[in-house]
Amino acid sequence: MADVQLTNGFCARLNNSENEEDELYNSQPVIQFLSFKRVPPSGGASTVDRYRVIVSDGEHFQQSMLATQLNHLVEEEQVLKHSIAVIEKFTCNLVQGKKLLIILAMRVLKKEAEKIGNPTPLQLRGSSSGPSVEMQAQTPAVQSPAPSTFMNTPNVTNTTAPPAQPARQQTQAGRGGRHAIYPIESLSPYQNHWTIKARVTAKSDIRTWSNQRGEGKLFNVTLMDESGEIRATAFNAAVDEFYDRLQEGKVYLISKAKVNLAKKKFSNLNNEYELTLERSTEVEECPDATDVPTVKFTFVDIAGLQELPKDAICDVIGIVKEVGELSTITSKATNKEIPKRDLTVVDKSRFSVRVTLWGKQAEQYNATDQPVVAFKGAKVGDFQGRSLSVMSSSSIFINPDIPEAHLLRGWYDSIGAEQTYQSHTNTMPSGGGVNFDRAEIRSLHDVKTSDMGLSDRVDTFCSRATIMHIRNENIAYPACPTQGCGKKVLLMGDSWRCEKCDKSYPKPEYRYMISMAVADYSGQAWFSGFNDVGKAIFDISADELMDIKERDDTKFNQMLERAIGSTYNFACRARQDNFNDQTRVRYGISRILPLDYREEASYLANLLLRSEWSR
DNA sequence: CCCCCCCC
Repeated sequence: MADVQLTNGFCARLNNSENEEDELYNSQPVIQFLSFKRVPPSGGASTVDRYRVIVSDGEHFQQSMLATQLNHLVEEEQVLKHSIAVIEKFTCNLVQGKKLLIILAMRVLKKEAEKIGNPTPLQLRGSSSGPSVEMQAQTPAVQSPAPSTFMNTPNVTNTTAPPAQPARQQTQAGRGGRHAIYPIESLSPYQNHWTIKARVTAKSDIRTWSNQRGEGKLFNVTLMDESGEIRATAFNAAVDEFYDRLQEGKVYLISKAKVNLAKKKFSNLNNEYELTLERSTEVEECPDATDVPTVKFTFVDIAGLQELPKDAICDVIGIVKEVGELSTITSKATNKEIPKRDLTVVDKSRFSVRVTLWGKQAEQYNATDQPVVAFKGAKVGDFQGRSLSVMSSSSIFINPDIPEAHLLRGWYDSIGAEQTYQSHTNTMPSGGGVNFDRAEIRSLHDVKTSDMGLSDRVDTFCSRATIMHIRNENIAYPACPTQGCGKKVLLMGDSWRCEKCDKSYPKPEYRYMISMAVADYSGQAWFSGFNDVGKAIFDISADELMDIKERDDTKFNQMLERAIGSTYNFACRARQDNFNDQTRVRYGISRILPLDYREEASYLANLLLRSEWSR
């Protein structure tokens, strides 16, 4: 390869230019990498490790950060110490008075090279002889305050420096021209003068709120480019400004929006930040943009929904077999009436699922001819086994022009229309349809002192509790051995009769009917459970346990003893029971899960991380 | 500044 020239003077220009020069920022300097250091997110905004690097222009060296989309170059060893690269896109942050080069895009010109020249640290204009911009490998002596931990602060002692200002502010505003397009992935609160070119992939209804802090209205859009996605929100006056202008599917140049930390627990998008559209935000449509990707789907088939946890976000494509009427429900939380419409959607997996549309999407849905429909970002629910809810951040595509849709259309029109489809109602474990959600674990004391299960409601809750006692009478009952029946059978002469099946059998199949006392830190309660619960506790069938009971009562009692002291996660249903003029609430187990300590620990670790984020 | 996605 021909020798490459470093862009001498680049570091000096970057650091010494009083007014920012657009030519500098539009240039593509050639530099040499002197070192790479992987730095952790250090408890602030980011969750991704970054690379702190030193670059040289042959004369001076300069501390820099790689934008995370370039991490892979280091990790795949496409760039090494002393590699020479052209920086195709960069920006600059002022961190505690020091310029920090942010490399947004680069191309390696020469991967293996010798160190060129003897670069020295820059002597900064106006700075005392003290700290240089030389980056120390050790932990910074001065940590910048919370949000600035976006990157590790270099080792500087000048703590009286003015707050960080975007480096490019002056000229960009002055010129009034368009800036370079920045990838969404590179947006951060430390860099104000960007423009993104992004497609609106989802747009919510206008929503109003009213709480102790005030009231107002807002809407959200999801913006996407090739680098990633970000959510943008407009409030009040900005709603009037942008609600009609921003249309789903279209591409816009957007600048001068505010970049805030996203609160992770409220967002499914893979972005640390979100945008607030203000009245001064600039939005310009790009009518013919073809360089911004359209929505990409990762479809899961409808049968596969049972593998996903409740609240998972997924993409589904299917045929709308049935369209429900537009109806309204009254939200328990807000007492508001909310329009809704249920669709029954089927696919080649021969499963059907109920998909609920809300608000405007429910009102505006009008396709009655069994179209192909694709959902991006639908939420998995557990109603009747599995259900889907279309969120305001989801998008609906009727007859999208994608291969999956054409295949599905052809299949449905030829054979699919005549098939039968299975619902998830009977396919989920333990039937009852209550899933265990550790975020919803309630203490037994809390459960018993709440109004759960009262006034003929069936309420569900989760509990993590330890078995204290298992009642040994009626631990199992003789049941009909026919698959899926499970009704109690009666001994008639020498055979067992099932009323439901209208059949007699030589032998019953015993099924568990467990009643047990459980306790957690707050108190104790009686839980009851059926066959799955007994099998989970004893690890043998009820037939086998009854056999032991008959032959060896001591061993049977030992087996009961052995189950004491085990802790499980339970999903339960609380239901009122009227018995001898007495009202009490009974707790039925719909799922029982052994503790997985690795998972529990990882859950707790994530909780800590989340509370860190939402501070 | 919202953070709800509801109901059965």
